[in-house]
Amino acid sequence: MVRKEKSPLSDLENKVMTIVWEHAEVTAEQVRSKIKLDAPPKESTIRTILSRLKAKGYVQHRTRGRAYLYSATEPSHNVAADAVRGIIDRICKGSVESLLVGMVNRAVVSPEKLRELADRIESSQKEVRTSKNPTKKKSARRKGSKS
Amino acid sequence: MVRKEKSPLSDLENKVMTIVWEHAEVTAEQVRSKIKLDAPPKESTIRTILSRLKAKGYVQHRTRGRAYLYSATEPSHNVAADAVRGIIDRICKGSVESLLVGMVNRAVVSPEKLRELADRIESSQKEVRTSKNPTKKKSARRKGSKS
DNA sequence: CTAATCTGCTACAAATTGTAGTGCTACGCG
DNA sequence: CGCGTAGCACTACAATTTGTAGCAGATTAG
Repeated sequence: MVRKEKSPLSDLENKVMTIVWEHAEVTAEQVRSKIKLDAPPKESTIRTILSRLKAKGYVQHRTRGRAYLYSATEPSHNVAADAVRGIIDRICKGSVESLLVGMVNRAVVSPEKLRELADRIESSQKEVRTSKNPTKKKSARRKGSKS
Repeated sequence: MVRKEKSPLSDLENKVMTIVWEHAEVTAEQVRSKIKLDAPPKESTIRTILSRLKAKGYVQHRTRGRAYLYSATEPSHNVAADAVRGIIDRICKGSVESLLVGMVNRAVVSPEKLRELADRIESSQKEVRTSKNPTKKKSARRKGSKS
């Protein structure tokens, strides 16, 4: 899956996606009632956005009776990761390290946090793996894993 | 520095910024000669972009004779980091961890790589820090320096 | 003073985004 | 079995952003 670079989410699209991500499946009306904007949007507005999101590949839907039940095609963290990859390619000339340096610089994360998350992510992956393969050994190495 | 969320870079703007980032200082003409596009851009086009970049706060310039010498106001990794922070806020609802999970998912980085980079970044920081402040452990809690 | 440089201001069409209206269709109801 | 209505697709449109420039005005080399 070459994962074609999806066009980015606009503000409104992002707000709608947030709601879609929060619920396994939602109807346009549910989105409208849950979304919070200065002025409550018309149904057609939400529908337009959902259409665009579908066109962009962020959501899909199935039919229940006459209504559409929308659901995200991908979890938000993957969409975020794809967006970040774009940033790495375009701004950091492909260097993940460069980005990480900037993130630490900007206090978006600390090295400690990075290690901690790395350990946590790794072990949760391993967990999934071991659930079908009991072979277990290499555990989280490194020091202090805490908060 | 409350670092007002800069509007994102468009494609062309990004290409120009890439050149600016590669050189300490550049003139509009230098940018024009170095940039690679399908059709070679006119000087005024590059100038417009540089103006917009200045308006957006990405570049600054000093004068040398009648010409402007442009330079980036911030290193690319910081700009990238700010962009990523925006993604984290908007898409990952503030969770860095969520983003990292996605990045590992999408194979943008591996947990090992994360740890490795965390170590490298940390030691290089410590190096810098110790050269003026022997405090090594606890990270610098500098927060209020405003821009 | 004049021409060559450079910069700022203005222009403009194409694409994106926020906001809807309109029309068509399948159902539930009487 | 015809109607009103819920729900979807298609069309519209102004504001903003983006790529591309032209042109007027200033400053400097001669």
